[in-house]
Amino acid sequence: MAITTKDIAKMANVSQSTVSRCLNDSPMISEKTKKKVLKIAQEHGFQFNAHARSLSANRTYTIGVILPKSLFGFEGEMHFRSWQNELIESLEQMEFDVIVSFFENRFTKQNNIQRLLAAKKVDGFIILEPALDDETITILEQTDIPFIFCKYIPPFYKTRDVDFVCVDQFKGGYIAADHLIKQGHKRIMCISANHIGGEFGLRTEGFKAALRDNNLPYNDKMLFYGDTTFQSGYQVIKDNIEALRDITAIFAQNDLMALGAIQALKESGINVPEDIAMVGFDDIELCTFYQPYLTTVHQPTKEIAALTCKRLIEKLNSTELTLKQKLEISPTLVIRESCGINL
Amino acid sequence: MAITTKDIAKMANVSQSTVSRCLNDSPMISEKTKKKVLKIAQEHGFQFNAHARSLSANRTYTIGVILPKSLFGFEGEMHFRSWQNELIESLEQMEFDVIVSFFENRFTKQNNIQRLLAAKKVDGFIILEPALDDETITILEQTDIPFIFCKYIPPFYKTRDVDFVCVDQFKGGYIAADHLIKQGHKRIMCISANHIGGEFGLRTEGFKAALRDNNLPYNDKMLFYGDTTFQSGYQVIKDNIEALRDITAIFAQNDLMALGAIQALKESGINVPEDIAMVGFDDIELCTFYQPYLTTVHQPTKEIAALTCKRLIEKLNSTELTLKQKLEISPTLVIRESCGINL
DNA sequence: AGATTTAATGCATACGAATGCGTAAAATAA
DNA sequence: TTATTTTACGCATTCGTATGCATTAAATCT
Repeated sequence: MAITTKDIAKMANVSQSTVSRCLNDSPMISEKTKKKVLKIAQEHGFQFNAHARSLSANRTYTIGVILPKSLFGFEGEMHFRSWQNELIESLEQMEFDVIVSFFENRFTKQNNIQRLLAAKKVDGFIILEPALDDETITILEQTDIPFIFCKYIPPFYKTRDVDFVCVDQFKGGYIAADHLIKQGHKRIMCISANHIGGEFGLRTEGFKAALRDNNLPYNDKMLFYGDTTFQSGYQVIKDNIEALRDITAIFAQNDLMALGAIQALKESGINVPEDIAMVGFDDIELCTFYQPYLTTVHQPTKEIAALTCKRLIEKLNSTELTLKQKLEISPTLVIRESCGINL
Repeated sequence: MAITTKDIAKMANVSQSTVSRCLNDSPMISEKTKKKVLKIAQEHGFQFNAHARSLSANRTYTIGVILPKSLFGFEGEMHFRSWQNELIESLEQMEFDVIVSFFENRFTKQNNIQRLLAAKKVDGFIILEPALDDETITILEQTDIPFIFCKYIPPFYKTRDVDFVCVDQFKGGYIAADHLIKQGHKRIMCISANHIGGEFGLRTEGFKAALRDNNLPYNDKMLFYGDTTFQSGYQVIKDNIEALRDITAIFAQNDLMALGAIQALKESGINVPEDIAMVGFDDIELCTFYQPYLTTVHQPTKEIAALTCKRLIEKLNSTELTLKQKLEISPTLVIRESCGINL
């Protein structure tokens, strides 16, 4: 059996409550006793029994991370682990554990958020799932458990008021387009995606804004849609090869579609960057495998994860942090070969 | 406040113990009471307080999954999520939650396995981390908490006796080589990797065995080493271009190295499969992006994950399952283009 | 019917830590 | 020195569930 506060109390000749207070660094304990108790605890490798603690203090020191059931293409899969890693690391640094779970149990059809909530297994939620439904949000809001969206912009972000931190997608679209424009491109194709989250729409908005700010015209004929996969990027080009006549550059709203598009162009004898410039979005590792190495928009995963955790824990500790907050981090452009070499 | 067994007891006019027994489906309760209590519980959306339950019953219904600190190249990252998903799904099906954690806290330098163990936060461990040290294994063995290795073969698998389930790496190497041999190839290059886990060594053994069984000679000059990355596969070819004279086929022990190798070959004017046949290992999605589509060895992730969980829960439930078990699942060959088309 | 076994339920306590409240000891003030 | 405040600790209870044991009610046997 593991050692308990009661055991330590006996050894230190104090009461169990005193031990508890020492270990929690209560100010009402003398330095002498504190030192004595802490020493004994250390020597015996004492660890709190998490459940006794949670039961009594109503805090679990664990955070629920809600994962997407399915990811949206290869790109999601590839980034997924770094997102998760950063979240875990940030939370572990703050001495929290993380329970990962899908939004619902595929077998029992139970809502895992509700279940974890009712069972009191977590102190709060980080939601990496863009497809969360309105009802679950409502449930979360009705309890006072803190939760925050990370990375994915919830589809209802315009109408609902929730905490979230993500990259500034608008700005990402803007800097991608701006880079192309600054290189002299005037007729740019944009490959977006219909998607549950709001990010692709925002990238498109950023793209449009950059055109506008540079006095370039925009019309919907410049806008094409894939489904985020390599194949869809490939297919968009194949299906619209004649539309390419007027175009000197392409902004593909994720790297996979960009790479698929490059491949399709290559098969049609069109070279990147010589004939057409290309910029992607995400900065996946694959960008550095096949030439031309892709110029793309990089998302600062680590910072976003850290900020998400920081904010969540803040909400956890101060009961009166009810104001919602939208935190957007600026992405950066990483310039490689696919727009030509000129700095 | 959430509803408790005591509340239900009051409503049903029975004692709290009776409620507890009903909800746990104890055989010593009459059907009538059971039905009555269950109905009330259902109507009020009762959920056990996990901590009270764990404290009292000494069971947490949560499993710790130990993740690798770093993954080994892109390939690991790509597969990672499907492994994790399958594990979570399997465990949720059995009504277990999962706490994910690294082997050690990067900041406090605490051993997370020991910590979770001492805090009683988990009932058992699934270890996806190949780099676990001997000391931690010893600690785990000394407690009676069940644990099992999944996917990665621990480096000490030859000397230590632990439960694990993974793909039959030997067989994977064997079927890859056998496929090439059956197509008439006699001089085959093998690109392996020096790696912390045991899998690459086993793939090499399988490769050798296939040669032997087909009365083909083997010598160490056929064996080359990358580090599992695309770049390393590329580099192996670049550095040994003259060795290719004698060769008609290559077995690269993972897809990334295979694709890197194909790229390097292409740059030297050597085409796959026309000039050289290639077979990889892993079946990552990237295999279907660029031609030639890679023939490769597929690992049955879902089955392995499911078996891992099943076995762990079995160990959890029967205290006398002390015999260690090594469970190896056969991989399958998925034939695409990189070995030529002939069936 | 009376005795005995069996089934169904309640009582009381344990699990381990947190915490409000009371109190003794120490420090300060009068 | 005595009165008063402050500091440091202990006592007792609580959190919600599980479970051994006692008890009552029902069923079976003689």
